[in-house]
Amino acid sequence: MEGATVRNIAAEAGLSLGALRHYFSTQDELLAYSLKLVKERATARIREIISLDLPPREKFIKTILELVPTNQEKMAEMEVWFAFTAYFRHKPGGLDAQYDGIYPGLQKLMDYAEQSGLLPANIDKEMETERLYALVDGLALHAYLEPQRLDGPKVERVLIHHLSALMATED
Amino acid sequence: MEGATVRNIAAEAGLSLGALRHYFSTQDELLAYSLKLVKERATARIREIISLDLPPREKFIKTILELVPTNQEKMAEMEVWFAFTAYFRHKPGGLDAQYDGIYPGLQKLMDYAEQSGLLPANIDKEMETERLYALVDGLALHAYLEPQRLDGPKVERVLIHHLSALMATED
DNA sequence: TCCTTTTTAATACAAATGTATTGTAAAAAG
DNA sequence: CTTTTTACAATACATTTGTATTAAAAAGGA
Repeated sequence: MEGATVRNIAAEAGLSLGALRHYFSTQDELLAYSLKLVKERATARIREIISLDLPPREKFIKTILELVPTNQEKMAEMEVWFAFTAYFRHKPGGLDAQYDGIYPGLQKLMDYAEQSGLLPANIDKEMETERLYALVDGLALHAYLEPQRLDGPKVERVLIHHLSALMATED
Repeated sequence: MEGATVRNIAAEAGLSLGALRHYFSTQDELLAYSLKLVKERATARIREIISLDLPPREKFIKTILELVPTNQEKMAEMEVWFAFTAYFRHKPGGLDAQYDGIYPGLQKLMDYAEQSGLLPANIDKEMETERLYALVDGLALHAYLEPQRLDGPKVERVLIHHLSALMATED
């Protein structure tokens, strides 16, 4: 957040301090708005995939792959999420930046997978949701922090491997 | 990092600005040192577990459980790690705060598990290491950001579930 | 005891930064 | 056309913050 000063942002936008202040009366307002923008953009992308007419298995996998930063755009979003979450974490304003809505989304997705017959009957759905959620965010974190070790294709391979194992569980 | 000013830290330590500066001539030096402290403390804890005389399976599981914030102490360390990683990420100094050494550690641990006969012969070890690593850090992240939803015992259950599945893989 | 080194304190300085104030131009409304 | 609202700009202000300077006190060794 070092460079996210009001002046820098105004300059980048080609505005004066006063002009920017006309729209955002405080810095946190501005930052919160930009985080909201990122969230909306990501949500729109995912909704797009869900709306496609695909076989359930493909739709399930594609949707989850969309949650992980495998290209420049998602990498930038990850950067914003990471920095802003750390920034807003200790603000008294109660800005719950941590709640990005991914968990409830994954719950729905798991319901969809189950109803589509993709999941074995005897799995512990709550646990598998939690596990998948952790795996997704863990991969996202590592792809962001160590891109040289964990590139896009590798992230995909690990994720697909996990999903295959999940859909093939037998015990 | 909002409150981690030189003055705050000096006051908390009962020192004057000059006194603190006698030991750390710059703020980043001070922050880097405190991050190093946290890292060393965590490393020591893990080394302690590894040195114990336990059955391989127990040692394997206990070591991995130690990587995840299930108590106040580890939660505080997680907080430091998160804040500092975000802080140092965009510093020109090339302070690689992201590299915490957990991945190589997990590699060794997987080697140990394999040599102890805990792992099926046909697994893709590199992929399983990556998967476990992501799961561990994902759970850590979620336990930190959403402690009300994901408490210590639940983290343990998910992790143990994963490790059981890993050690029982059949395909 | 004297001298050197280490440690601590007080103060100063310059730069950055969030926010407020005031004024002006453009646009919209009547 | 007049007036009112919106958009933008310039400048000012108060604070915070990292770092520097200078000097005094404490500690340790000869």
